[in-house]
Amino acid sequence: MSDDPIQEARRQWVEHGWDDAADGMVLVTSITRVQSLLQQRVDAVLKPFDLTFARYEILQLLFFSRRGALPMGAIGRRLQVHPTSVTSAIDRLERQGFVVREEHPTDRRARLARITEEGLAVVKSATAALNEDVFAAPGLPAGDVQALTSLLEGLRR
Amino acid sequence: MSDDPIQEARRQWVEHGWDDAADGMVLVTSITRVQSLLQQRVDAVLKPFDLTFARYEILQLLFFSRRGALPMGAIGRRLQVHPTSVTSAIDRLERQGFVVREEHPTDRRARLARITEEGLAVVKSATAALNEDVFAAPGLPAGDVQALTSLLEGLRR
DNA sequence: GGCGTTTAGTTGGATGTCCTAGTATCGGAC
DNA sequence: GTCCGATACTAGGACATCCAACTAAACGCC
Repeated sequence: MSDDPIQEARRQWVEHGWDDAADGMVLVTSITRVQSLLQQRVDAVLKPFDLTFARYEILQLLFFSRRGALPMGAIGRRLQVHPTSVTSAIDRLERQGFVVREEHPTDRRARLARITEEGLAVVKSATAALNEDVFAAPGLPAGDVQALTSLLEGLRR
Repeated sequence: MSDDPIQEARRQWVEHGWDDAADGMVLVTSITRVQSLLQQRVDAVLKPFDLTFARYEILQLLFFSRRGALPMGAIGRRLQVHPTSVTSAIDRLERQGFVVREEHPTDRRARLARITEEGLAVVKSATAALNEDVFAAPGLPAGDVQALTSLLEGLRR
C-alpha cells in the first residue's frame, strides 16, 4: 500500500463510488502539487535577484520583444494573467527600476512598459541561474519531459 | 509557425543557445499555465459554496479521516502547504462554521480541526459538483489522463 | 458631429500564500 | 528533576491574485 496522500484520496474516491471522476481528481491534485513544488524551486533561485516567477516572466517577455517595450494589455494576454495583476507587477518592477512606463505613441488609453538597462542585466543573470539550477534538470529524463509537455498542451487547448 | 507564446519562448531559448534548458523551461511554464487554468475552473465550481480549492481539500481530508478531526500539522504535511496557510484556512473555515478547533487529547501544544455537520454537508455537495463539472471531464482522453498522472508522479517524487 | 459601446488601465477591497519571529509544550540527555 | 533542542501553532507583514467599479479614450453607427 502507498502512503502517498493522493493515491489515498483516489482509494477513497473509488470507495465512495465516484470511479468515473477519480482519475480526474488525481490529475488536478497532482498538477496542483507539482506546480507548487516547481514554484518553490523557481522562487528560491530568483530570490537573490528580488524577483518572483511572475515578474521574471514579464521581464523575459520584454527582453524578447523587438523594441523592449509592450503595452500592458499585451503582456496580460500572453502570460494569461488578469490585467490587475499586470498593473501590480509593473508597479513593483518600476519601483525596482527594472521597467519604466511610457506613453503609447498612437493610443492614448494605452501605456507601454519598457525594460531598462538594469532590467536587462537582471533578467540575463536570472535566466542563467534558472537555466542552470532548474530548467536544465527539472527532475525527469528528457524523454519524459517532452511527453509531459505534449500532454499538457492538450489541456492548454 | 505557432502563435503559442510558450513555443515562441522556446524558439527564443534555442536562438540564444540555451538548448539544454529549453525543454525544462517549456515544461515549467506549461505546468504553471495549466495549473492556473484548472484552478480557475475549480474555483468557479466551488464559488457557490464559498470555498476555494485549498479550503475544499482540507474539508475533504477531514471528511475522509476516521474521526473527522486531525491536528493542524498533519493537515499541512499531507497537503504540502505551509503551517501558516493551514492556520489561515482553518480560521476562515471556522468563521464559516465548517470546522471547529479542539484541544488535542494528549499533546497540549497541538490543536485538532474537527469538521462540523455543516462542513460535512458542504463538502459532499461540493464534491458532487466538482466530480460532475471538472473531474469527470478534465479535458483529455482517459488514457492521456493516466499517462499524465504517472509522469507527474515522477516530479512529485 | 454625436452618442452609445468597447477597450485600456488603475484603484480599493478581500483572500491566500509565504516568511520571520514569537509563545507554549514536549521529550530526551544528563 | 532540570535544562535544551525540537515541535505545534499563532501573530504580523509583504506579495500576488482576483473581482467590482471607475476614468479615459477609441471605435462605430447613424
